[in-house]
Amino acid sequence: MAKNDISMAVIKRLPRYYRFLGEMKRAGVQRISSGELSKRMGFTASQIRQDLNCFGGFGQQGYGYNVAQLYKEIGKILGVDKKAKTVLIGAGNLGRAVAAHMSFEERGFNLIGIFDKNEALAGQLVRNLPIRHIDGLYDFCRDNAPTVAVLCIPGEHAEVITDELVRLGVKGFWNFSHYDIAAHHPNVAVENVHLSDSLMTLSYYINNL
Amino acid sequence: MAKNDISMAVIKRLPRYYRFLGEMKRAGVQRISSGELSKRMGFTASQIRQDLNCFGGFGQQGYGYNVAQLYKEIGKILGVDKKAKTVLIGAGNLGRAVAAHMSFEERGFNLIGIFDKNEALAGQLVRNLPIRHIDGLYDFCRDNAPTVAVLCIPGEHAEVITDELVRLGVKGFWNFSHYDIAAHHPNVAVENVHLSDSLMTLSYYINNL
DNA sequence: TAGATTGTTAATCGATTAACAATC
DNA sequence: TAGATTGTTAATCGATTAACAATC
Repeated sequence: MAKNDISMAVIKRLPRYYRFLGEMKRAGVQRISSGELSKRMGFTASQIRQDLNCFGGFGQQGYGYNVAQLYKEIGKILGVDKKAKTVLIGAGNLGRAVAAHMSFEERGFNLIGIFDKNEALAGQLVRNLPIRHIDGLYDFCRDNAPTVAVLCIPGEHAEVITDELVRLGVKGFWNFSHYDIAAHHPNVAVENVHLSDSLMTLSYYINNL
Repeated sequence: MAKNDISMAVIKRLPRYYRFLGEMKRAGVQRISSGELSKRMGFTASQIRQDLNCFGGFGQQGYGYNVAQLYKEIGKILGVDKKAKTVLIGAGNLGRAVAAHMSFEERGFNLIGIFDKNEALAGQLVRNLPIRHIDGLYDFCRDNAPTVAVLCIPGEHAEVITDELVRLGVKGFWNFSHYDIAAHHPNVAVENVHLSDSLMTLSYYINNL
């Protein structure tokens, strides 16, 4: 697991490769060339070969790539076979939707606890997990040692919760809040989902078509 | 609204500027220099000046930028003062959360209709809008002429719906599905939100810390 | 005026694309 | 073997950073 020097641009494209290869595999495609992949995915063939070669020579000259093998390799690189113990904080509309909707298990995560500060939600089941009151977070983490947290809470509450989670050993955050975790905890992995930023970007596009 | 040549990298940063300036304005900050903004936002001062200058000289030498004015200007560039009529397709967990949770009005949109193929949901209120059966989409669009659609449906159903919406005059899509709208409709604005890709990116990060 | 800070040009850096020798 | 297609190096392109003259 040495820290490696793959560029962020490449990493962000990996899930897309994984997705397309999965579709092809399910459709029964056995082999694919970078040229054919290029047509389907909208990246240049050159970029595809360059990207895949960051991780090793998965292809074969004169033949192309074996779909099933490449799919498996990229899955391994992404760590989708892992089972990182994960807690979700904030069971409002968004938190419940994320908990119920995402295939955590297929992507390297195991959701083991859902927390909210609202007493009224306590006990309600989401994806077969009871919503727990946030006061129980400390004990739960001490007992279960989750390494990942999904943050579906308003930015105002994120600082306190994040500090505590990091203290309790959480190493990765899927952050739906506007709190800048990376700025405060430089040694932690953070992936931000800023839905409102995305929506404003769309606003720009439609007003500049 | 001439098509202009601002790079995508700059556009994607605008919502972040808007967010930080909004916070500062609310906190009573009147003026800010690119150097000070740099510290707060984590972009270089040089990049900030370069970015803002794409849209005109908002600053003043020796002084910096007026927070309230800059906030307003960026809002105008992003079109947050618009009221693009918007329909949301797919009222499952994710669709309902997006409908209930997002501040469409503060970002240039006006959500006017929610649709789902599930008869059982029909009539249920989300954000004071009744969920309508998808069969009523054609008539609704003919009568109300929405220009934006939020797609919260599985990829398998997206092609048919998207084709119809484009025919009915929809010009922008906020796309939560894995269907590649842009590839099929090149003249339409598309902003993709691929939550599962984002989650897999996090998986990569935590496994390569 | 002197100090500060922008607007803008030039230099650097990184990412994408093109080309082609290696090889299956 | 001949044809195809990769792996990889070199060329191009674009984005970021640095520098500084303009100017408030």
